[in-house]
Amino acid sequence: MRSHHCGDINSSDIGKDIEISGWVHKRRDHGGVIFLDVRDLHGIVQVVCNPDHPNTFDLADSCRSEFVINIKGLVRARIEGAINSKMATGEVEIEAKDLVIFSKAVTPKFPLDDYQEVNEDIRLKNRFLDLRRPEVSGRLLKRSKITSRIRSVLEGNNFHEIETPILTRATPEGARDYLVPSRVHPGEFFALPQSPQLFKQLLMVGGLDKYYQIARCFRDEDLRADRQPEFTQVDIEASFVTTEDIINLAEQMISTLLSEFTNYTIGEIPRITYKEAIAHYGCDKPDLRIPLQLKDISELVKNEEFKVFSGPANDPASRVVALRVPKASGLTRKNIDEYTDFVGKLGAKGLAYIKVVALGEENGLQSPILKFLQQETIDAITSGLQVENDDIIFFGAGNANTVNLSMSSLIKKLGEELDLITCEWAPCWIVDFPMFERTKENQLTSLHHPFTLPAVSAEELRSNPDEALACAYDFVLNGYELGGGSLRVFDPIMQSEIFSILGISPDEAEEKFGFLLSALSSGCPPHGGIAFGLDRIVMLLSGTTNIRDVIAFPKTQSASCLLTDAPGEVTAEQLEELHIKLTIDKEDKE
RNA sequence: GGUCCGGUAGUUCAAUUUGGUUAGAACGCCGCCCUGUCACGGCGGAGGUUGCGAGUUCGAGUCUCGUCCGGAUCGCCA
Repeated sequence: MRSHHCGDINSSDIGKDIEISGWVHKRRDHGGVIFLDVRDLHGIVQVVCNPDHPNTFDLADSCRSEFVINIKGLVRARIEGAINSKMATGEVEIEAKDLVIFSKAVTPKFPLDDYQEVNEDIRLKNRFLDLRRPEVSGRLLKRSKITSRIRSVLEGNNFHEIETPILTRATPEGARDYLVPSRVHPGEFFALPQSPQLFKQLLMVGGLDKYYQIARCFRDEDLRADRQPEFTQVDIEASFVTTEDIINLAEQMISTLLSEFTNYTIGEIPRITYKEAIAHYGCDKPDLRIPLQLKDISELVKNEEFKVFSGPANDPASRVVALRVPKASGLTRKNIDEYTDFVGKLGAKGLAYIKVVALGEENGLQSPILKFLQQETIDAITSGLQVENDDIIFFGAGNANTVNLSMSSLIKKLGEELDLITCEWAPCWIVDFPMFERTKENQLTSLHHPFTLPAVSAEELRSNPDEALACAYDFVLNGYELGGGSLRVFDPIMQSEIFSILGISPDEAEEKFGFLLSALSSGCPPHGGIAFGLDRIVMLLSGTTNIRDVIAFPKTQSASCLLTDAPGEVTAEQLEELHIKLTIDKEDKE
């Protein structure tokens, strides 16, 4: 149905009889001549229809936007003065000899040109139209190329792509599962995988040595700009490997992508311990493009009268930090009030600040809190931060989690709003994660997952679980967690110990993870791996800030599909067959 | 579950601050004209339950409450 793609036709085709198929992008009717811009995935070309071919001319007259047509005609050079330098195919045009309308189209629900932004919900409702826009299709094509390149790097390292089940069983820890009722097992449910974690470990026990998969994962949790209920992981696992082996492989993959899809050549990637990351950035996914760091000043303000600082400084669950922002003293009272509101919404009680106007001079510092602090404390803070004139210092004091959240968010906000971003790409590894963290109920829970190899012995783990580190690592790029992994437990005794520390009884461990313990007992190689979020990788390499842009049919923030209107109700017969009785009825829902 | 932003013609927006005549514009759409345009042009025309529901008021797109939808974010996401 075609000899050429629309966007590929150029001067070298002049004089050829060709055939193209595509969509009517624009129609310009001049009465005696009709121009049709015909578009396919590869671009747009101008077709000229004139009354020399009466049938064709009449059909062209009836064409409207988004009609799907076929043109047979002659490529010719455009006449003098009619060359369009803005168009890739602007030097040529097609003189239409035959025109076939394959498919008529109603007026599009929104314009498909680049001259008007269209709201996302309308685009999602009509995604099949949205996909015709080069901006959208281009990102999906890029995704395809990225995926292909990832495969080639992994294949080049002797990794094998192996599929794992989508229908599997629910796991007690982790995210909320998507459940699928079993018809043949009344009252029982499959769960969709949150990740292929256990299966890839079992592949290692099975001796498959090096595995990868472009794996769809499902988590029934609330959505964010970078979180969809179903998403894609580049899932990797290998046997007889150290942390260095995995990190080297991951760096090879990432540097390949960055060099091929951006002009960035990756250098030494810094490694930051989890502890340092929290201390300096307040989070475990710092955006290193922003040159701002927190400095702990708890020791300096411990003995101050100022309770806002000294209170948290003397509480082990709290911290007091200072954030020096260079050359920011131009911030107005209104600006600072806005930042105070911003951190307030994240739980901070306030946002103390000092403006550095003229260091070392009388009244050289401006701040409402100066009168509460001893001069030597102020001097220690300013010299410790190496402040200069025109800097501003922000302070965070209170519960450590609140300070970390509010101040790390403030760093990211200041970085964007004050244009402090120093470079385009800033990767890093976060290493030495703790094995466990405490829930609000003070229960121990895995920071990574329960199969992570501890960096300590089983005895040390039990005696001091709060301090135990894990053989786990996260890859962070520009403030996004792109990937994370670990070495895995390969000793059934250690694995049982971890379940026990997590409060999973031996009976429950046997019921839920018996197959894993049995596998670990049957000759398990030391192994480890990593998983990258493919959607986020493509998002960053596409220069966008939400993963809906790189997914063909994404879901909205309320986890529904505006195109298909999923999820939807099912018939009573379907429910009965699945032995399911609803506890709500339609009236309740509405 | 919480906080914040938004919802007006097919689309993108204005009118909301300070409630007041018939809710405007651009693009798109329809008709007529036009043989060199390319975001073609000219003339004419159609198109609105201001998301939905209450309330306040002589009067609501505008104020209040509720609700639905979309987005950002906290909680949540081993």
